[in-house]
Amino acid sequence: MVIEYKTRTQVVVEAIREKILKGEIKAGEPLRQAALADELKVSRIPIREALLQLEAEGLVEFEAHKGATATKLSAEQVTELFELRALLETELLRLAIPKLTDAELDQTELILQQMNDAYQQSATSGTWSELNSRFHLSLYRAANRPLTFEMVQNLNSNSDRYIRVHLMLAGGVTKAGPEHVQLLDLCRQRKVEQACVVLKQHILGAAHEINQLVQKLDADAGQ
Amino acid sequence: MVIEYKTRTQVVVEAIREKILKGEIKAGEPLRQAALADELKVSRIPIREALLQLEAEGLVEFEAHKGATATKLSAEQVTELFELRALLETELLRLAIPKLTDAELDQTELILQQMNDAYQQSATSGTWSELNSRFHLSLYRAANRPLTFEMVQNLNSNSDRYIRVHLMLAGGVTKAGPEHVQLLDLCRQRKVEQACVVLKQHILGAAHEINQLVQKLDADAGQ
DNA sequence: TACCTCTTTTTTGTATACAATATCCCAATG
DNA sequence: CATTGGGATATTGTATACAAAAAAGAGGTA
Repeated sequence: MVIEYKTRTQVVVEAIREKILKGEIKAGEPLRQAALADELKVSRIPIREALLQLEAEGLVEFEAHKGATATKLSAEQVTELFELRALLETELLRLAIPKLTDAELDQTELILQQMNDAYQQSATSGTWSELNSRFHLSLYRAANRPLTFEMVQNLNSNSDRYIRVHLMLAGGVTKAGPEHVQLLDLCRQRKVEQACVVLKQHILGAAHEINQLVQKLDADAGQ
Repeated sequence: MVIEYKTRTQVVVEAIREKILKGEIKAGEPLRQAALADELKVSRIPIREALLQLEAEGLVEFEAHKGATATKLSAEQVTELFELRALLETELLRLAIPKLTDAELDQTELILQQMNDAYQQSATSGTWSELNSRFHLSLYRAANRPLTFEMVQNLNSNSDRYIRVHLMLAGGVTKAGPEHVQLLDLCRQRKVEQACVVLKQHILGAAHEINQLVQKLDADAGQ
């Protein structure tokens, strides 16, 4: 049995990341080191180190002497984020499909079922979102591209909070379900190009909807 | 006039990055915080923060309670790094070419001339490498993709030290010269697809040569 | 010699304290 | 009234000090 010792910094990274993804800390909001330190019962050192790591993930912006804020993406940036995902994820899928084992495909199908369950129970958007990421990533693992995979993971966590907002306010899930089934099916049939097209549409479609939402929210906030 | 105040951390990031790129710190070598702090005349706090940032750039690996080491890439990882660059950079070039202004093209040509000068004077590989990055990046800026651009910048700095070794040990520059000229020419003519093909070959060709070198070095080291 | 175990030393992780910078508030001036 | 300057306050940046973990060594046993 392996006991995972975590440094305070690691714990803090996870705590703050969750806060941002959940929307508990909103985009653009400043992250005061002292306040976070107080809340999480650590000194400011691990807080600072955590913020630096989150900056690397793109969830936080750090400005010298001014402090950190949760990154606020413009509509253009959201678009770029999703287009970048589309580019990298289709590439991973293209490489992965020929190598996917039946066991991996079954495993992925299981995640799909869990997503369905989560949706039926109208669980929090957090768990659905988590499963959504796992579904996508489980298809890419076989590509055996650790560096690219890690990048995609980061981009996913960045998209995540926008997806969650989308799930809450619009019915983003209804469309995703059938698309996931179709995608997995094409993977089973090893239809590489078709699968990539579906994946690309899946990502860009979500981007489009989220974009409209972001613009609307920005407009509301601007009043 | 804008005076740029830099925090100690920022200074340290640049110092250590240069050390790694120059080869002063070799791949796999441990980075002792106390030693670096002593050498750079700062406390360990800015050193730690700098190491975290360099980890995000991929130049350093950080393991809890064990410290940081300069990342050592295997042949596979070098291949992936360059293939990822090829994917992202051709995408940026594709988007950039239609938008490139004559002024930008002239600017880029200037860099090309400087590279030629640097080569003639057999300057250090550092300045050539620096110019090489600037040449490539100046073609991508017009794509107007800040996120992707930043990623490419990181990947470039990662490739950099391998390119520098390549420059020193093999004659990597000789081929690059004509390829750069050809690439810029195709950009001027707005021949998007041809330019992308040349760029891809340019990157993957370098990858291939560097790979052979890396394998040879590893084999030598393993004896 | 090989291997375990306890101790010592080195190195990293984090709290605290202080320094440097930015921000806010308010009075004085045009 | 708007604006500028300057001091008080809040916030970040960094040094120092100590705690915790890992690595290196020393001694004993089979």
